[in-house]
Amino acid sequence: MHSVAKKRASITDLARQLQLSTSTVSRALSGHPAISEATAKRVTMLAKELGYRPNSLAAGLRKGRSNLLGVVVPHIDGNFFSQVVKGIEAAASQAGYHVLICQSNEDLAHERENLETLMSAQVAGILVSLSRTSNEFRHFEKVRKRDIPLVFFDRVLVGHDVNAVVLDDRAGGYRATRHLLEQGYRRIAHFSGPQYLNIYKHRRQGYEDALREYGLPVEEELIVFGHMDMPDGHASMRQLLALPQPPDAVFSGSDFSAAGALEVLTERGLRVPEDMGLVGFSNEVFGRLTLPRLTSVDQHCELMGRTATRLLLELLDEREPASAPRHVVLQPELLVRASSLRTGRPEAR
Amino acid sequence: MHSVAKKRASITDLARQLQLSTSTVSRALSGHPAISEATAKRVTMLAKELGYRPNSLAAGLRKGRSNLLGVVVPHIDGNFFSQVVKGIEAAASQAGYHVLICQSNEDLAHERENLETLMSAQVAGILVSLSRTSNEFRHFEKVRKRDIPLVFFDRVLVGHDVNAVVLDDRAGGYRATRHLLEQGYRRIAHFSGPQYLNIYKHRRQGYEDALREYGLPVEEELIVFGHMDMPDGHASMRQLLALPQPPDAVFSGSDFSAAGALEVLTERGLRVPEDMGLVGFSNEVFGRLTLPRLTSVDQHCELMGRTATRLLLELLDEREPASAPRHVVLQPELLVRASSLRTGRPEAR
DNA sequence: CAGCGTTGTGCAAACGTTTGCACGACGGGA
DNA sequence: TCCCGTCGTGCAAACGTTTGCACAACGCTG
Repeated sequence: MHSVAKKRASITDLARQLQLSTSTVSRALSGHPAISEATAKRVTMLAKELGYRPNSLAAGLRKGRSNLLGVVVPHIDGNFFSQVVKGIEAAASQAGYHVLICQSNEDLAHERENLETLMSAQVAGILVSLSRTSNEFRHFEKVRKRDIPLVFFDRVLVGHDVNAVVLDDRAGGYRATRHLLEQGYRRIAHFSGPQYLNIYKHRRQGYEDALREYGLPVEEELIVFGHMDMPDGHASMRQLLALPQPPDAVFSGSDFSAAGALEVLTERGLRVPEDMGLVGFSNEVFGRLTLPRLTSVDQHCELMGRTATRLLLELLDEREPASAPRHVVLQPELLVRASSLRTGRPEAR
Repeated sequence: MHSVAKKRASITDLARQLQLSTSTVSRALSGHPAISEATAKRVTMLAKELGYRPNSLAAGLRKGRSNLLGVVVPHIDGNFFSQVVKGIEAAASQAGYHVLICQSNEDLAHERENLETLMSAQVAGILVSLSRTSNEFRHFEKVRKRDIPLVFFDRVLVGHDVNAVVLDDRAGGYRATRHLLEQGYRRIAHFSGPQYLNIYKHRRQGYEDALREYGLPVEEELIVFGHMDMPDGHASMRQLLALPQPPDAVFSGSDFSAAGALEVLTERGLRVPEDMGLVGFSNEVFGRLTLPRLTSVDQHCELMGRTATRLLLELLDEREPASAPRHVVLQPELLVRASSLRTGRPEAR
């Protein structure tokens, strides 16, 4: 027995051994109705015996489209995206698709390149969450031109009507802020990010909705824009504390900046939630481990991944080139924890 | 201008427009030396102009191997694997490869299936981190038979000599434990996982090494086996506290079980690090946010991903079928934080 | 001027599928 | 008996590359 690399059995091998044509074998394996049950059984039996596996490269080449789904995310680490990707992979592999992952590193040029390479890999469809610096849409036109279904998730360029699965961030922002109001906080600040990204814009709008509902003014000095990581949270919190009239609560558009804020507060001996209420966004794992535990808005990340994938698969099935863009909006969930509970009661509802 | 899906320019299109043969064009694009500089330039110019991108399916089919790297991980979410995958993707795409991701969901059967589908996608090589339930090796023999380079990372089946990039877990366990000893803790417990996985076995060995070095006995009742998540940490900690003579410190083989332990301790009013020292493993993000912050062992996850990928790429380059398995061992780094600092001094070294 | 090596290019086959079309066999109705 | 429809199968082309081999043109050496 030589240890020469064994060629994997091909459809031609099956055909030869069974005295059939490759066409028949191919059809038998894909369940074509015009094949007699007898032959179908013979084929599948032998296929199993020889451990036959279709060569998806060949199939893809012939069909002009592979069984690959392309995914472009700003980065794979971190709670949110890794969970979304988990959902994507699960849904895709369930449907017999593979997932090709690219990171844009929050960089527009990278994102462009990602799309190119995905197209040259002949992916059947593409899932994208925009990089934070992606403020234009041109690079997606090429994808459209080639009729490759495209689904955005979470981060979408505002004002573009595309297939998308997003969170109802406005509702998220609204609920978070209303919760703080119900807890008696009245001077509520907000951390927000780039406004060309739907997520930050909508969270802010929800925040403002809630304030207005309570007849409170939206004060410019209370809204701090940044890029929403921990150091940014430090900076933003310090800025707020330096105000002549500092806030009594913060609704942060990200758990990370909320965590940063919390560090500054702890450092200065301010008590949370007594002196300052705090609500984050994303329900990161660490939120249940901080002291106090951090109230946050859960985004159902994995569900978002699954949903986006399912939408993409639907689009792949209908071969109608361009139907009207479809939207799915997922509802966020406010998880109340200690960092915002001043009354002791979970909710004043 | 009709919006019919535009066919992407192929090598044949280039050939026709330039009055050349496809062979010449192909060679020109891949930098073959036998092509005159003049033609090479003509080809690349037109290629750029038409936005030509090679069809990697066709190339893969012809060459019998794609530009895809398969990755099998237990799951993509969570800090460790998502960071490793980040490293893998970065290194792979830098070398012109794509990354195909599969999750085994910590399940042997899934893992088997993952390998099959990766092979039918004609991946050039495979990176694997074993599922927690993978206690056998048979499914990898098929991969070997087909001469597909295989590199394991982090989790390897003990006693199998394979290409692997792992952490020096024994050193990690040793340093963590010695640090606790230096801080004056003398009755140190340990949380460990399945012993057929290198990581848990080696961390435990390192733990025992350190104890022996200090002339302390390795006590069976102080080593708790579990599967290392937060609930498991709760259970294990309770079990230890119920001992007639509870420990004064715990070195946990995972940050998650350490976090679980911390919760139990806080609940019972025990102070960390005064009453109980605590060290975790993996340097999860939340470790810097717990109270007290959790001392942990950093694994350089992203570096591990990069290294494993680079090793795989090397194996791909040498077409020698089977050289001796190569090992890379990365050094862990102990990050001392408050949860283990009883003396106030960072290290008694 | 014959012979030879070098240089640049083209021919054609191959990779493993899928699929439109054709074809043979068979059975039933007129 | 003839014709037609149905059913199951096969032929052959196509997908876009890569690559071994052949070959033409050219300049050089002897």
